[in-house]
Amino acid sequence: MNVENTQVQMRKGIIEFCILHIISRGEVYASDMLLELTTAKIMVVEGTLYPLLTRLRKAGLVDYKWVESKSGPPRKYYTMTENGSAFLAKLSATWNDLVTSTGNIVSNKKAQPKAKRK
Amino acid sequence: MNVENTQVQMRKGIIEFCILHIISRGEVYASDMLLELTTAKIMVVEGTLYPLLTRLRKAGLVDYKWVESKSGPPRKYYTMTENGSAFLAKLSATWNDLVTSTGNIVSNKKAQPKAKRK
DNA sequence: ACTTAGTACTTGGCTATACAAGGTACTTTT
DNA sequence: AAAAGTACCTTGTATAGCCAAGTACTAAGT
Repeated sequence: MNVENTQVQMRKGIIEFCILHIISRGEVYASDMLLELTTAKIMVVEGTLYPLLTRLRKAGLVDYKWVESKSGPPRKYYTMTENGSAFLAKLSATWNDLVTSTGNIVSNKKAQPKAKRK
Repeated sequence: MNVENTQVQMRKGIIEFCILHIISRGEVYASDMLLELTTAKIMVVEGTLYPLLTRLRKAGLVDYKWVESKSGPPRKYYTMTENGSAFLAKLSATWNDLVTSTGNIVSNKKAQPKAKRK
């Protein structure tokens, strides 16, 4: 149990959330996503991104089309589907709750129990 | 790929972070933690918490002592070790970075690349 | 004394993600 | 042709959280 591993675990699911957000803003291909995530200091490697994109597509949350490139092999440009947008909305709510809840714990504000504490 | 599962994944690592925070505030036993996490709307079940506590103890991040209870079997009261405090400090930094970074992505502020983007 | 209910802790099997490392394929440059 | 650069893909490993079932101790009811 080391810090690095726990940091990896912390990012689980969040990467998926971030990817969906990036795709929701318009057509992008994998390297665009990697650049944005890296710039935002959320490190992601190819071996994580590609399988994730495949999962998202199989789940019908995103779609893609091949586009020729002037400087290399063709690229897969991804776009959101309607299901993907709905999915993302739910994840956004979850993420906000999680940040708020964790913030309460961290800031030592013991959330007041609504009901009686026996 | 459903919302529930992704929500579970999102919490990975964060639960460990929250537990360490709670223990860092003073002696607590498992049910105290469950109550606080549940109140903060971070759902955790026994089957998650107990193995986690065992991992933390084996890693030397927390310690515990048995305390008799007036209303049931004895309880394990947990406390932080020095290693645990250092570990928690690193996780806190990671968590803050992650929230900030994700916030940037979500709020659509495409982080400006420092270097040229061809 | 025996049973029931409540509390506390434990364990085994399952699933899913992230990562490392290696691989395939297309295009341009030398 | 060969090398370099770009883009996409696959396999194997480790780990965390969940579900479900189980163990054990205490107090209260019969």
